[in-house]
Amino acid sequence: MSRGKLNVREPLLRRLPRYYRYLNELKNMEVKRTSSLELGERMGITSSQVRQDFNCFGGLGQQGIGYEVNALLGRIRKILGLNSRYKVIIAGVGNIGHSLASYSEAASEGFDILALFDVNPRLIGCSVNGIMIYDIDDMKEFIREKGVEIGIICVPKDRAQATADIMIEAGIKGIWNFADVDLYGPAEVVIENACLNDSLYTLTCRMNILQCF
Amino acid sequence: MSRGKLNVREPLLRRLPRYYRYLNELKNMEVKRTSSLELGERMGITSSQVRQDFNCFGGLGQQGIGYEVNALLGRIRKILGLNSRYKVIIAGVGNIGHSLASYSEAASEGFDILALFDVNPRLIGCSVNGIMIYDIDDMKEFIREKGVEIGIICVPKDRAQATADIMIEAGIKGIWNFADVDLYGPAEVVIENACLNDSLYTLTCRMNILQCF
DNA sequence: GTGCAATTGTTAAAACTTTAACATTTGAAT
DNA sequence: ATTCAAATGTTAAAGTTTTAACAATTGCAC
Ligand SMILES: NC(=O)c1ccc[n+]([C@@H]2O[C@H](COP(=O)([O-])OP(=O)(O)OC[C@H]3O[C@@H](n4cnc5c(N)ncnc54)[C@H](O)[C@@H]3O)[C@@H](O)[C@H]2O)c1
Ligand SMILES: NC(=O)c1ccc[n+]([C@@H]2O[C@H](COP(=O)([O-])OP(=O)(O)OC[C@H]3O[C@@H](n4cnc5c(N)ncnc54)[C@H](O)[C@@H]3O)[C@@H](O)[C@H]2O)c1
Repeated sequence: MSRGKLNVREPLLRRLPRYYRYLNELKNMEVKRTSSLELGERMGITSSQVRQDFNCFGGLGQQGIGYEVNALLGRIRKILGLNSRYKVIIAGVGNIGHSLASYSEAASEGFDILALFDVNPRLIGCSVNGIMIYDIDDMKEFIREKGVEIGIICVPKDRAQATADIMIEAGIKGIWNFADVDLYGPAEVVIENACLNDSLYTLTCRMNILQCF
Repeated sequence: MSRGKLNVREPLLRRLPRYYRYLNELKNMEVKRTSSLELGERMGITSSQVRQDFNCFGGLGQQGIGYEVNALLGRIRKILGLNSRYKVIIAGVGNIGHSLASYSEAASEGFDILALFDVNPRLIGCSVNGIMIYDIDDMKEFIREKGVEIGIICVPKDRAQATADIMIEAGIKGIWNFADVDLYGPAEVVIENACLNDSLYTLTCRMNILQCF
């Protein structure tokens, strides 16, 4: 299942944000240059894998020398799509929605949260972190008018697919879903399910298996 | 039969919580019996994979018939470690910590959040969702005394590893980490990094690659 | 300049995961 | 009772991902 000219397969896609984090760390330590060996050791993966991964994007390093931290970081930023800014909205201003809206680093990372939406009349008209909460019925038009690219879903799980459908009809490009259910949409809309419970159950599963030894 | 040699590899481990969700859905629809074909179609995977997966745990189905939803669900609950109750604490009561503490379904899923911890003196002494916030300096003793099994880390990322180290010294069994950094510990402590940013960047990466067509 | 150590890019092998194939089991219809 | 369709368990093949190996390139010491 090819995803275009960049050949980013699933396992690499999951490693990319980690590369980004570790390279940022090196940058903050003012390290100018690194090697597949050093990076791999820090990240707990083989140097072979690091080289193989970076090679998917063409010659990012220099033989005999290594990789320039800044240049590599820039390239990966771009591949991750972090050189663009994104117009974002959040549907559902409960626990999770409120928390994400309050995350003040979002803007500095390129994510402009333009508005929040909810059904609860007590919330409509209020604001969180300076961002207004509107009636969910106005979401579709808002997405269309403002050209919103990313929708974050924080509604109860039985309302999640319906909320996603509205976003998709309005022309959203990507959906970040926190409801405890898989969402589906047409191929041109990217959907990332961030099921928190799945992650927690993975933890308890491993805790249980370890006890068997 | 004991679970002594459960052979749960990474990809299967990531699918298990999904099986759990979809089986729960079937149960709620009062479906008594299902097949690898039906389950696979719902989940978007092949029936072969479903059978192969379930076979890791021994004969969960019956040839010619299929799988009993309830029995299968029970078995997967157990494998995921969801038949036990867990004593849980949260370190860092900011946006995310507050949100998780307020998630009222946690207890019904078997996770008893006993206490919250923070450095902020304004927070210490307050409570969230009926759960007290204590001084982070008291966390170590609390874990020891109460036999806390799971620690959730919601502190800023530059304090995350130090916080994890304290939990580990106190004898915690598992750590669920929301700070935007990988945490490390000894092999007998299970650590699940739930880096939200990684998930978001995966989304933007796919949005960008799709545009290449 | 030459030789050497460091390190990438690239190819090949190994390991792992998924899919396909099929023999076997079951229950129901006749 | 026999046959058939449905469905699992299991084995084999195909596909994917990771690791290992090594030739090529670079900078540095002498
Ligand atoms: N909070 C957590 O710690 C946590 C953990 C795991 C999973 N989740 C999942 O995240 C999702 C949200 O959880 P939460 O704790 O924030 O829930 P919540 O109940 O606190 O918030 C849900 C919000 O959505 C609003 N809402 C309901 N229907 C809506 C609709 N049709 N359109 C717009 N808004 C609507 C509600 O008014 C409410 O404000 C749930 O699916 C939950 O299963 C949450
Ligand atoms: N909130 C989000 O939407 C979001 C999104 C992505 C990543 N994150 C990550 O999650 C983590 C927490 O984010 P947040 O938004 O909840 O932060 P926050 O600043 O709202 O909360 C952090 C809390 O930790 C407390 N704290 C600080 N040092 C502590 C220590 N040593 N011991 C105990 N408590 C301490 C602070 O007093 C504060 O209450 C961060 O690492 C952040 O990068 C958050």
